[in-house]
Amino acid sequence: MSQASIQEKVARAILDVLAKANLGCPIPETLVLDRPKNRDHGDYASSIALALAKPSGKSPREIAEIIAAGLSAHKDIEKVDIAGPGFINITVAKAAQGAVIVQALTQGDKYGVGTVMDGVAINLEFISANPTGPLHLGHTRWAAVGDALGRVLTAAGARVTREFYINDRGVQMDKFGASIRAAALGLPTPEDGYHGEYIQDLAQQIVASHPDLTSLPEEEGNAAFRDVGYALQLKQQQDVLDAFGTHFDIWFSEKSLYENDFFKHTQEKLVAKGHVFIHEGATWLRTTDFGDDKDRVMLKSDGSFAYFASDSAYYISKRERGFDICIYMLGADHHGYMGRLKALAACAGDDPNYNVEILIGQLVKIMENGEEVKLSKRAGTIITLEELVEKVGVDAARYTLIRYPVDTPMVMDVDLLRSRTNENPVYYVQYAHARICAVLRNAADLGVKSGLDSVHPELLVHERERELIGALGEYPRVVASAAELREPHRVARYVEELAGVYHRFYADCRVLPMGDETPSELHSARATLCKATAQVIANGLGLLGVSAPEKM
RNA sequence: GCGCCUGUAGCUCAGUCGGAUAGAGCACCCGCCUUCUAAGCGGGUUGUCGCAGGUUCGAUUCCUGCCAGGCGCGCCA
Repeated sequence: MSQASIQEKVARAILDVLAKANLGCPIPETLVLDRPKNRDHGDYASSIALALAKPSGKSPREIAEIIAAGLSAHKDIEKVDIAGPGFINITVAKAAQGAVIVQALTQGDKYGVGTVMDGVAINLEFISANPTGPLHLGHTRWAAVGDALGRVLTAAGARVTREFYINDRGVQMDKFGASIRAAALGLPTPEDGYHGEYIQDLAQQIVASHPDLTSLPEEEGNAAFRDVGYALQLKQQQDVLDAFGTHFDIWFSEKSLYENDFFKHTQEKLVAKGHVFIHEGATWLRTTDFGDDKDRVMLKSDGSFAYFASDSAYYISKRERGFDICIYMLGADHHGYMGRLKALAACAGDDPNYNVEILIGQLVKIMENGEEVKLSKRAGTIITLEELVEKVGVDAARYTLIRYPVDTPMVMDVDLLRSRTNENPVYYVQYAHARICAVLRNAADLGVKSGLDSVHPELLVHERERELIGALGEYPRVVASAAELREPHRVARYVEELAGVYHRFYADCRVLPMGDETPSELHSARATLCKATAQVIANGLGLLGVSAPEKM
């Protein structure tokens, strides 16, 4: 049951008035009302009159008057004011505004679920680390943000498949195998090999479980160590992500793209579209036909597959598996991919502006002991996802990573997060939830009823109550815009705002009876408002993969 | 040289189709628990929204140029 929100009803009413007014100019199809910062400006505001002044040839105030007159009889509207050059400020009737409490309680964890992306099949690919080592800080941002985006898109009605692309073939894998074997045999690490301590650990593990591998000749041994090491390392990544609360629907093997002639199929498909050519013995895709800055090699002149062969086949695979939109979440050091992936889609006959989306996440810096930790695999100063979680916990790590837009570089101060004070906003939000739960436990003890029978919106006239109700009503459109803009951080910011509004309400509005006071309908109404607020905070935190504790 | 991202308070950063006095946390100062979780609330202080133009009734937001910083531009993967 997706009942129109009060905001949508009022917006529709304004559009209806405009449609009947014959302004002599086109009027917008949809209208989104603003939430004024200043409460003297009512619950909702619109500058539509200013926007239509020029095309209609009427003064903004004149148009505002028409709208105000047309809305005056609306049952959900208490009053309409015209301010300044022609802003329309609308105060909503209390009973109508209180409907969000009913909605939040009846819909429960479905409150906020919408339909803006109904039925769109999305392939959401993120992290996609090489299985040659532990996940580190560079992957961590996407582990949190990608997962949250998946939840947000799902809440907006999309059919989301989360996918992790495993680079399980090629020279990196071979170096990985050779490095482990060398470690197992006490030989020096090969040129360009992998150094970290985890290589030693893997070697020990493998020697313990497969002692026979050490006696194999070099080539065979490298391959054997590679395959066993791969399985262990992949499992380790999966376990860490599992503990982090990030789950994938599909772990996609790069190697599988070369089974059953799938690459051949890809190549034929691209040839048929006319963008493949041969030059100096290599097979190229003419991505410059669609704005890429250079053409890309798929098959090298020695007949081996270039990396772009995998990229191409993988994209074709995604589309043939039925996904409308393929979202790639990449690090800033891969932003050069944008051009080629978009062009690849165009070469395949798709719409690069619809079927492919590339989100670039800027790098994460980390501060510890007051200085920046330089990340280097060789120096052994990489920070792994696992270590980060050990230091600050899953909730704080996830929340901090999600709270910023991904296109700005972020600095994580480990000491700050570790100190577990309210400097970390996640505690502020979680505390609000725990606080409400405590109030509701006490309410039950005192015999104060709460729930759908006790909404009483007409009693909730305090300024703080109205702010809180208004904030609850914002949630569905926050979710919708977070999904449409692919910006899950909006949910985090909203939930912080909501927690703040609640804390202020709590300070000014006593929920439970004091002393021998008898429970009244106002107590019940406020307890019910608390219940709805807890639901919305829990829903918001749920979209971020962060827990909503009942006690702290 | 070309391309992507960033430049907002002392610090870390918000700010969705352009809107009314540019916000939050931290830091600093001062208040608030003999009854709901003080991990909270209230008050005070802090700004050439990088610079210069342009579009507009109106620009932190859109366009152009410039300055500064980060990251990338292989028949590597």
